[in-house]
Amino acid sequence: MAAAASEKVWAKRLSKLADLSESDVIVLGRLTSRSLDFRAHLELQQKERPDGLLIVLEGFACRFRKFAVGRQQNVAYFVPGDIIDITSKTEDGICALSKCRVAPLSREIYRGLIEQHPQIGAALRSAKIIEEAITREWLINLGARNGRERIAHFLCEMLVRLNAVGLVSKNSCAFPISQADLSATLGLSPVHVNRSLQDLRQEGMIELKSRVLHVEDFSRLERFAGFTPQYLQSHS
Amino acid sequence: MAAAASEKVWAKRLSKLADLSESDVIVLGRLTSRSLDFRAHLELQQKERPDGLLIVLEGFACRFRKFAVGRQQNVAYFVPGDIIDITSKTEDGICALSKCRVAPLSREIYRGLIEQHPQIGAALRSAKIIEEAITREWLINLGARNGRERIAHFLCEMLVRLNAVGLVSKNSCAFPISQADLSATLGLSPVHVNRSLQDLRQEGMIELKSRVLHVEDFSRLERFAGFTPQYLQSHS
DNA sequence: CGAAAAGTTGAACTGAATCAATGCCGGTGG
DNA sequence: CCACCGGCATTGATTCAGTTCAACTTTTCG
Repeated sequence: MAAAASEKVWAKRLSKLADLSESDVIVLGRLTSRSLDFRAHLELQQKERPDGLLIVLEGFACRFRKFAVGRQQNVAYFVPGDIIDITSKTEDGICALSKCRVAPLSREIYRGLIEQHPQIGAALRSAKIIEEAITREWLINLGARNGRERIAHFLCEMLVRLNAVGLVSKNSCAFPISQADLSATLGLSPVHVNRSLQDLRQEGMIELKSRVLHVEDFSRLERFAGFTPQYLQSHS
Repeated sequence: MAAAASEKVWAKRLSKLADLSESDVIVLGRLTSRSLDFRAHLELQQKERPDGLLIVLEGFACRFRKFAVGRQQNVAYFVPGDIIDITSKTEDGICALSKCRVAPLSREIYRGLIEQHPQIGAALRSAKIIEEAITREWLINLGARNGRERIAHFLCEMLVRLNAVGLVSKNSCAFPISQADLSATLGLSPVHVNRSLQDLRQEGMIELKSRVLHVEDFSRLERFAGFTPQYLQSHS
C-alpha cells in the first residue's frame, strides 16, 4: 500500500510546483516503476550510470562531505519526491540516511523530459531553485542560530517538505534520523544535539521518540526557530 | 586605466569558463559599457528594473539576510566578473561591501545572450554551477571549521577568485572588507574575527593591513584551511 | 579637519566540545 | 527463549572556543 503510493510521490511533488497535465503525471509514474533499495548508511551510487539522477521514492538520503575519519558535514537532505543529481563532480558523496528506495533516471531521459513536457520542465526548474534556496537557508542556519534554534529550524523545514508529499499526518511523521546524523547536518556535537533535543522536548516544542516526530504546535516551533517557509514554495 | 580594464573583466572571467570567440568577447564588452556606481554599504537595487541582473566591474558586493537589528548573515560574495541575479524572490538583499561599479543587464538581453551565443551560454551555466558549489562550500565552512580555519578558507577562496580576474599580483590583492563584514560572513563575532586574524598574522600565514591582503605562502594557508580549489573551476 | 567607522584590547561569561562511562533497545544466533 | 552484540541515546564532568560588554585607539573619508 505504502509502497504502491510511493511510486507516485514524484508526480505528487512536481504537481505542486507547476500545472501538470494528466499525461504528465502518467509519464512521471512510468519513470519510477523500476526502483532500487538501499540500506541505511549505504553510499548511493550507480555503478551502471555514474552520471545519472535518482528519484527518491521512500526514505531519506543526504549529500555529505567527509573530512578526517569521523568528521563529516551533510550539505543537503533528500526526501521522497526529491531528485538527486549525482553528477556534481565534487568529492561529495550521497548516502542513505535510512532504508530507502530510489528510481534511477538517465540523463538523456531527464533532458528529453524537460524538452518534451514543458510543464514538467517548469516543475523541475522550480525544484532546482528550491534546492538552492534550501542550501542558502542552511548556511544562514549554521551561521546565525544557536543549537536549539538550529535544530528547531531544521525540523520545521523537514515537516514542511514531508507534508508536501503527504508524509505528515496529525502533526506526526516518520523521522528515522539518528542524533549522530543530525550532528553532522547541523554542525553540532552529538552530545550537544542530544541535550538540545531534550531542551526542546522539555519546553514541549517537540516530541521525538522511536523515530517518530510529533509537533503539536507548529507555529510555536516556527516562531522559536525564526522559520519562514516561503523559500520552500514555488516562485513561478 | 583600471577603470578601462574593468569593463573587460566580465569577458575575462567568462572566457575561463568556456571557449569564447572574439565576437563573443566583443558582445560582452558592449554590454558593460554603461555602469552604475555605489558607495560602500549601499543596498544594490535597480529602481528601474527590479527584475534585472548586475555585472560586477569593480569592488565587492554581497547577498545577505537581515534578522534583528545588527544581526546579519551574508550568504554570497560577488567580485569583479561575477553576475548578480537580483530576481531571487527571497527576502534577501544585495549590498555593496566596498565602493563598487556594476553594469545593469535586463533579463531579456540576458536570455537573448544565452540563446544566440552558445559559448557565452555555456560559460554562464558554468558560472552558475560554480556559484552553487561556493554556497555548499560555505555551508561546510560554517559547519565544520573553527574560527581561524574558517577565515583562512574564506581568504583562500577570495584569492583564487580574484586571481581568476587578474586582481592578484605578487600574492597581494586589494581587500576592502571590514572585520564586521567578515563576522557577518563567517558566523563569528567581530571580536573573535579580530583575534583570529591576529593569530593568523602572528603565525605568518597572512598579512592584512590597510585593506591590502598579502599571502606569502599560499599553499601553507591552503593546507591550514583544508582548502581545495576544484569547486571554483569549470567542470565542463 | 573633524566625525564616524573600523580596529584593538581586557575581563567576565557561556554555549558548545570533548572525554568517558552507562543505559537502552532491537536483532541475531545458539 | 534467552544471551549477547552493536548501534544509538543519555548522563556527568571538565575544558575551551567563542561571545559579550565596554573602553580605547587608529584610520578613513566626506
